[in-house]
Amino acid sequence: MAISERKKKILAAVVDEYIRTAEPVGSKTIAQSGGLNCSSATIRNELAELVSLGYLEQPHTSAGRVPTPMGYRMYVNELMEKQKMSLEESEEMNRRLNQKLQELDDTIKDVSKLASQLTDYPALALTAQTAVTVKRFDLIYVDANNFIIVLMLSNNSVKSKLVHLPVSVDQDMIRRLSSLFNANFTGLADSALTPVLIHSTERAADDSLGLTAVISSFVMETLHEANTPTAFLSGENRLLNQPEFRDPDKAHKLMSYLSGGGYVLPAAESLGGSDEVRVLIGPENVAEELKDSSVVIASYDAGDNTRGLIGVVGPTRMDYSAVAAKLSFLAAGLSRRLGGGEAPPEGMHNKLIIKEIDDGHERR
Amino acid sequence: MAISERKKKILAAVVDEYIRTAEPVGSKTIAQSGGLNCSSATIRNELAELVSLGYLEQPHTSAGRVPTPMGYRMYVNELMEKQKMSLEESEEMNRRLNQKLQELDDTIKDVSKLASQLTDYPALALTAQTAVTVKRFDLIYVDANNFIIVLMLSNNSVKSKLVHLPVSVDQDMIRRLSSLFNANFTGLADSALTPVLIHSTERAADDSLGLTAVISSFVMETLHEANTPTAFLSGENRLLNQPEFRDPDKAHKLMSYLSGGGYVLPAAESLGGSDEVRVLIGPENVAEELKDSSVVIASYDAGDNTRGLIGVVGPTRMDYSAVAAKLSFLAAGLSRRLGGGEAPPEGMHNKLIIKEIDDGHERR
DNA sequence: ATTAGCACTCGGAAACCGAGAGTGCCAACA
DNA sequence: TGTTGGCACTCTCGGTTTCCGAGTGCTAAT
Repeated sequence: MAISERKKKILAAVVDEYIRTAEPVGSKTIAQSGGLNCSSATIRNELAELVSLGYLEQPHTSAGRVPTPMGYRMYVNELMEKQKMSLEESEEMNRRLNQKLQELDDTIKDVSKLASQLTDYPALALTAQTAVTVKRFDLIYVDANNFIIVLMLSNNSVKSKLVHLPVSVDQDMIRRLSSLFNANFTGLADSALTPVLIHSTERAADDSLGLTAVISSFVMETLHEANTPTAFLSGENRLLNQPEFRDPDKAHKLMSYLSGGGYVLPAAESLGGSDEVRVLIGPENVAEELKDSSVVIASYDAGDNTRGLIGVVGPTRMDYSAVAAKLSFLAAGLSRRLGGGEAPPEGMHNKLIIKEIDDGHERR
Repeated sequence: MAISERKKKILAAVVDEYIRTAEPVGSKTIAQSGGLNCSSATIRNELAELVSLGYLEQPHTSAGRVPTPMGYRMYVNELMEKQKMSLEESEEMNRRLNQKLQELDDTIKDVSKLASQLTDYPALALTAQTAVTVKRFDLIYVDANNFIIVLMLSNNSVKSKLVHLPVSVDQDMIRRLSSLFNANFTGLADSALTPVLIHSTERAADDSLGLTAVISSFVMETLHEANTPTAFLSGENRLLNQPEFRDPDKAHKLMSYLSGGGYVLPAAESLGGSDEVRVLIGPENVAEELKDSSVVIASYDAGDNTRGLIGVVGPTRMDYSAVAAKLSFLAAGLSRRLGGGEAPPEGMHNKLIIKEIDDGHERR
């Protein structure tokens, strides 16, 4: 059901204008907006058809037209001009990216913050579900009542903790435990750390003080934490900038849904590969709370076969083009920095691929 | 300028009622609310006087009365009945506190979350400015191109990091560096880590690879991070529950102020001692953005001579009594768990001290 | 196929209105 | 002197009415 070239142009014009103003757009506005050389009457006819095709709708007779989700979909897939960011913009982004990422690895938090600032919508970042294991194990003897556990994980991060003991241990015991754990606990998945294993280690170490239990529970906690996807949300207040969320109730509903974090798991599941950007428009979202908002998602290579995810939430009237460009750029930048693999050339710009998520929103 | 007992009762009634309903309260309501045995006319007279004394105001002639900041102040200082939490409530809180705090030390985040959930207002938690130093220093040799830095800090936390080298080092060098750093860098304040020191260490270690620089910059970063007060904000969306923030602009302004985090430093400065709860009402706040909101702050002993801080932000019409009780309880619970000192008896309940912060809000 | 013109529709802002809550004040009273 | 009932007055709030204009759909002319 291809639609005419002119219809496309008109549709694009409507969406662009509506994104800009958040007001229903009328035939006159389009006629004047250049690009088309015809009168408002002609436009009106076309608009009427676009409505009956399902791409547009009118809030009421004698108001302008507003894009339907289907209209947005068309716009995102075919119409919108893929924005490239201006050179200054990408410079700026690179600068901030570099600055942020030098610092320690509260990356997720920073990434989401950055995305939110950049797009002026609420943004969230989350890490993937992984299968990190312990790669190396050290115990450092501090004094008779204290020792330090140091875990080097397979993703090359290091976790450590001071253990304080009510009883005293000798240096030898610590050394023994250390090598035992190194022998028994490295390379094992979260789930492989069975009570049986722990128990046998305890016996092998001749540990009557319960140190084995303490240590292994730290290992389990750490692995669990490292492997559970975590999310971070920033800038939820920016929602209030959008006229469609001037209704505090609506805003509140969405905001508490977001900060509730219920989206984490489903989102993590759907982590796609490569640098594509996905757009979920209105009813295309599964979550009830998002049915009349849109989400733009990009994923990035976080190294160690891990993909992280950055997403932005906004009204269906979202500046898809700009947001997609920015997210894509951001994701690429992160991949470049965090990704384990071969670093793409520094000059690489935002390759922008929009993949259609097709699921039953109504059509005719 | 003492005011009569009856005036106090009336004022208290007005505040209570207003807190409950968010509507201006009239003479009749108070007359009926028991406690006073007089007619609405009498109340009216008293109310009029309370207005001219500055404790109340009317939004317009022929609306009920609303407390002024000064009225709230009076209420908080003298009138409000110090709520004790019901047994179930404190059980519940203890339960959640325990659960949260067993886990690792993303405490601040959790604390703020908890406070927000408990009070149903946005809440923030922050750590104090401290003077943490390195207590012990270890380098773990992993392989020719990798080693791990382990820092044990004076507050008994442990920080670690994997360092990846483009060149190879031998185990001996690592050992040498380790003992050098242990000798030179322990016990020093952030500011004492001068380039001179670093340089001399570098020479002493005969380090031509720049390892010293890498290590010492990690030390500096870590110390800096540990010593800088950090804040965490939760539940900002709860603001939208409050009728006074139904205006999205107002809400947005406050929310972005809060998530901007500009309050961190001033707040950290004012960290008081002990378990008192402080209340800042409307214009008593220094920050322009808070001039018509109120803040309730409690501080807790975070161990190692450190005090953390929990705060709650809401409209001036805040349920001071309940919030203060909850924060106080929370702070006490945290102190008990985190505090280095002698643990107070488990049964200790919320001792509630409200300290007046007196600064020039107008009076007559 | 396009366009100009025109009658029509409908939502939203402004104007209007009445009801009710609450006040201030006065005069009577204990 | 403090308290109370009464009453006129004020002001906001909610609903209704009115009015305007943007934008449409349709028709007839090009």
